[in-house]
Amino acid sequence: MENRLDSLFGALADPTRRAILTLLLEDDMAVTDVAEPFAMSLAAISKHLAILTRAGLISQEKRGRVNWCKLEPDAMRELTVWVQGFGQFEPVNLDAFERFLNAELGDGTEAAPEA
Amino acid sequence: MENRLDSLFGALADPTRRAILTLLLEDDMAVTDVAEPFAMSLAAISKHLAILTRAGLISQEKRGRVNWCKLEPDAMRELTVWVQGFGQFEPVNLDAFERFLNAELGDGTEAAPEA
DNA sequence: CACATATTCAACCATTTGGTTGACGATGTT
DNA sequence: AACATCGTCAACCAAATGGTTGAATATGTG
Repeated sequence: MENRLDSLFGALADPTRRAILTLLLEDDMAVTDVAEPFAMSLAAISKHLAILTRAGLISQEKRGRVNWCKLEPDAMRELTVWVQGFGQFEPVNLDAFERFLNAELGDGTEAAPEA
Repeated sequence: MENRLDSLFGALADPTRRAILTLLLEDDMAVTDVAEPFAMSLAAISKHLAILTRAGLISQEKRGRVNWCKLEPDAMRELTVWVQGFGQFEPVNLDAFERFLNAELGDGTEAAPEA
């Protein structure tokens, strides 16, 4: 019985999978293109993508013979909620609060991630 | 070469370890007392605690023959930073904002998440 | 000293994980 | 029809993970 947090944290525990998520921040991508920067087989990447999908961190939609991968930010939000469940027992965390404000209340033009 | 996020997420991927962290929210505890609620050997818990320590999520300090375990909230903060690195590229998220406020500014009496 | 308590260590085991390769089923292209 | 491309499947493998037990090591206590 694997619960939601198990698969979420488990998916994020692998550096290849985190790198894939970072790639997908830029744009939706086909499986082959996701695989391109990595020094491992397409099949391996395909498995990683399946794990990310099971965790709800991405979704995959097949159009023609191309399987498009798309980031699902809602899953990340679940994480935030859990993590902040711990934060709330610290003295009010003003640093995190400030970062949150900067992130959420920015100018909204959604500039590219920089790097 | 295991990086910081690998060990952080890896440590959090196990439900027993998350439950231990929840226990430690209440108070610092001796290894034996941490182990008490779990249906597994003391040695197993001792290993889990070592993993949490390596991830920086807790610290252990030996006083006499008892090894005291203490939550280290800074590690959780690292996580928040990483997670919010993704969140900041979403369209402004008022739901999350509201939850953040509740979590940060709540009265702190609510129970810990995921027993 | 003799004994109990707290914790880790070491060896072992089953299962999961992360990777490989080669074959395969779809879907596009010429 | 013939071929190429996209992606998954299946079988396999080595290494890591999560657990066990029993012995060992400190450290308290009568």
